[in-house]
Amino acid sequence: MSENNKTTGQAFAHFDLEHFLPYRLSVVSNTVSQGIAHIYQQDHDLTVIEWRIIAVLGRYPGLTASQVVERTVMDKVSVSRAVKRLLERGLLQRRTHGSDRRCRTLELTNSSGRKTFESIVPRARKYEQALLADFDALEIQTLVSLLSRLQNSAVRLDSAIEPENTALES
Amino acid sequence: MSENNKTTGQAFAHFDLEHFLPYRLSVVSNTVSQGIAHIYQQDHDLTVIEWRIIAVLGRYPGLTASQVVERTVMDKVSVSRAVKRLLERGLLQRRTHGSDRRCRTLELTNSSGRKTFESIVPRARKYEQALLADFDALEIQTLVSLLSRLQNSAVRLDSAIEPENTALES
DNA sequence: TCATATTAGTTACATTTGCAACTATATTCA
DNA sequence: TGAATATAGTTGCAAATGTAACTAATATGA
Repeated sequence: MSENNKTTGQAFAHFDLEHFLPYRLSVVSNTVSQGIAHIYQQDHDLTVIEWRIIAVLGRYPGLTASQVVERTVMDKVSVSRAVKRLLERGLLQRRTHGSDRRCRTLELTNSSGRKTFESIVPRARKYEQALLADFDALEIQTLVSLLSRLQNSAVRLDSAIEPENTALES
Repeated sequence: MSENNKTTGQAFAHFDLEHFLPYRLSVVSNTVSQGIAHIYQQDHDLTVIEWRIIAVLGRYPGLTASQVVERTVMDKVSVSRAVKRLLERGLLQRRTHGSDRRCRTLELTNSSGRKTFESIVPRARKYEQALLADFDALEIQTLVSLLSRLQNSAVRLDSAIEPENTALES
């Protein structure tokens, strides 16, 4: 009502970052990531990317690096470097499999690899439960469904702008 | 049903990254960010942080750097560096205001600063509209409300783990 | 009033990252 | 065949980032 705020009368002036969906989404996502990051950073000295690689290989052993890239929407360079580190640390093992010697399948080592996976997973689950503690089943379902539609919509828009290329980060 | 997949029978083996909410959230957020990034990167050579600073100062001129940090949940070093760059490029101006000579207020320059803001905002809005094109009003409201509850929940959890400290990135 | 603590903001340094260019293998089709 | 193209994965280098340590100004309180 009063004129003593400093915003102008133009339409764009009322643009409010705090109500801008991409911004909100990013803040929520960062806050949540921050939270689980503790679980794998503190106790296992893993980066997000390393954790994701372990998670996906825990569920689907024997993927190649590029299959991991596909599944996780991460950058292939990041994955390459993370895999290297995980191999060095003995959490992963790699073998040249079929006739194509370019492709090398990855899996968790029985020792540290799987142990790490099995140590993190229950805690990640617990975090997720705590996060959703006061959401009922329907709300969770709604959230997931809305996010998934949002994802489709975003992918459609992005590919409209930038036809080739993909790969997101972190 | 069949036993020919490589997952074990243990509970943690069924952990599926793709269904893990923090992961989903991060992927959606990155995809969306990717989309708007074009708007300010391509045509205005701005980083996310620079754009956010412009956005928030477009709406609330005269904030200090630390007020910007508070509002945007960004790291103060990142903000300091971004502000420096924006000053150099003539998009921002800064003045020592009151008696406290530590605090310097920031605002968009009338020339490039505001012009940039006014150029990006309508396109950001348009992107957001396109993103939500097939969501009805109720769905959008639901999404926003769920995200906001998620944010509260995440903040509560994070502060339980790590009492001091804050500041997220990107 | 002056030593101590706080706050705003910056700088330095080591690490991480992103992009492009690379190696090595495999495929295609003339 | 074998030249051109594609794919898997790695590496080099420049730029971005995070942490901690810093300067400068202010506030506190014995």
